[in-house]
Amino acid sequence: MAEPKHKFSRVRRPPAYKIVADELLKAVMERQLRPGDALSVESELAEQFGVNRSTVREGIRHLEQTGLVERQGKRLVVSRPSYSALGDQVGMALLVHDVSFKELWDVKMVLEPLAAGLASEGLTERQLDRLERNLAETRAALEKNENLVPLDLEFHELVAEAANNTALSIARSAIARLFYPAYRVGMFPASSGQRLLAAHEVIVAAIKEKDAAKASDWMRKHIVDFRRGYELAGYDVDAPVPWSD
Amino acid sequence: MAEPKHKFSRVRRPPAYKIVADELLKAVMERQLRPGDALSVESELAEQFGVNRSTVREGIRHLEQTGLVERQGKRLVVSRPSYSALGDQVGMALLVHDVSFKELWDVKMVLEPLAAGLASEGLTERQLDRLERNLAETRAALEKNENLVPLDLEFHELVAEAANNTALSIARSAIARLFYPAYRVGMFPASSGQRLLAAHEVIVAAIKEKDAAKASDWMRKHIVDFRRGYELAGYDVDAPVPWSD
DNA sequence: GGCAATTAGATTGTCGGACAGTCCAACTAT
DNA sequence: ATAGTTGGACTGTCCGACAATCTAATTGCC
Repeated sequence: MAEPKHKFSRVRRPPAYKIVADELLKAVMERQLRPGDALSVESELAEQFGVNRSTVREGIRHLEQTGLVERQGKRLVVSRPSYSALGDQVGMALLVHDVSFKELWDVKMVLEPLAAGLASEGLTERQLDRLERNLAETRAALEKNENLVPLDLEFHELVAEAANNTALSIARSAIARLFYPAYRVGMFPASSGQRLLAAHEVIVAAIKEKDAAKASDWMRKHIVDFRRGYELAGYDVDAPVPWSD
Repeated sequence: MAEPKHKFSRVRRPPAYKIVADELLKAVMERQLRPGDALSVESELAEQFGVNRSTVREGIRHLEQTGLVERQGKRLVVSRPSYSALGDQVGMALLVHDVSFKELWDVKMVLEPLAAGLASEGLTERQLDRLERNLAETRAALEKNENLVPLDLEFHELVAEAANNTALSIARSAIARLFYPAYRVGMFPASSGQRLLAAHEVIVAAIKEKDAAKASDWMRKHIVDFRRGYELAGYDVDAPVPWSD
């Protein structure tokens, strides 16, 4: 028997709701729709696309999840996905992929020092204020023996923000989010609180002096400490990070 | 008149389709549904949730976009979001945030060397094969003066894969995707093709020898080259990266 | 006339029902 | 057994409808 000369691939017609979603996406990508613009109402969109309103709705749900369109009251407006929405998505994906502490830490280990280094370059008054306020609060919390976790999270968030790099912020926030369950399982024994505060202080000082290398370096040490805390608490760095509720 | 002691905040009932989506998400997060499991059919879900099938569909669209559930033929199965699906989402978000080449490059500058370093640790036979095949193809393409971009992209993808770190792969792929338009605008003048190939070769050699520091170091140089190419081509690294199609 | 209360529309969220197209599995004829 | 047929199960899409909510025009009041 003759070999077939050509195999045809499965003919697949994308469902209409997907076409609608893609079409809207394309309009945004081509800047025909810009963040802030309002979309037509559902019934009008349905008419334009020549499909039923239900179909349009399904398409819109697609985009809504990505954060590309958003409901402000009753209007549908094009918007820029927020870091945290993205962080949620990526974080969730990492969880189902059973990512280990070590994997996350390896990435954190390069991103955080980068953030600290960049922050040294273009720090604004306001950003510095917020960092110093964070330090003050951390000092206070340490004395009163309160939980340092939220303050530590905020600290790193602030540093990243000061780095003024969207890509970095998103990547970092997705990863930081996943450490939160790890934090909860009892990090920061009293002894290490001092170390944490000391590190934060040196980092801020270095950033203030615009000494990128020093800021970056101390951040690295700080992240190493973080890992040691996790190990000392008896957790396996190669096991998947625990899931939060 | 007495001041009201307490103001109540607007009671907001999340729409049913959102509840459905969240409920399904929760089931996955709590591992009651695991990747690979099939969901009931739409009509049955509708019955379980006590809502209309249309409502279930809208909820499912939400999850579908994240890649958490997937249509395999006609069945709805729970799945793990693929790297590329995530990369798409994040990449798109970065685009609408008008991220600059420099921002992306700064992050790439730490992620790629990390990938090269990690790849040196646990490289499998198969991964090495693929890397060497890529080198061979690059050599061939260079001689025939063909487009090196797809091969370069593949190279970095392979290195990242060999690093065996999900978080890194996702972050890297999201960012790499955004350079693609940059590539298209005419990178790689013939002269730099040689440099590219040479760098790739050294990196593979270093990985093969399990010399993480060397692999990492050469990767860094390679990424610096990449930036220079962009600048030499006359583009502004501080401008937002150009959008694809 | 200016401001407040009311009313009429417009729009979303949800529902029920309907139907064509497609896939699958059991069944039938060769 | 193999090929062909049939029926049912589901999805993708559509239609029409309605309550709840928001918006804007309208009306009534001072």
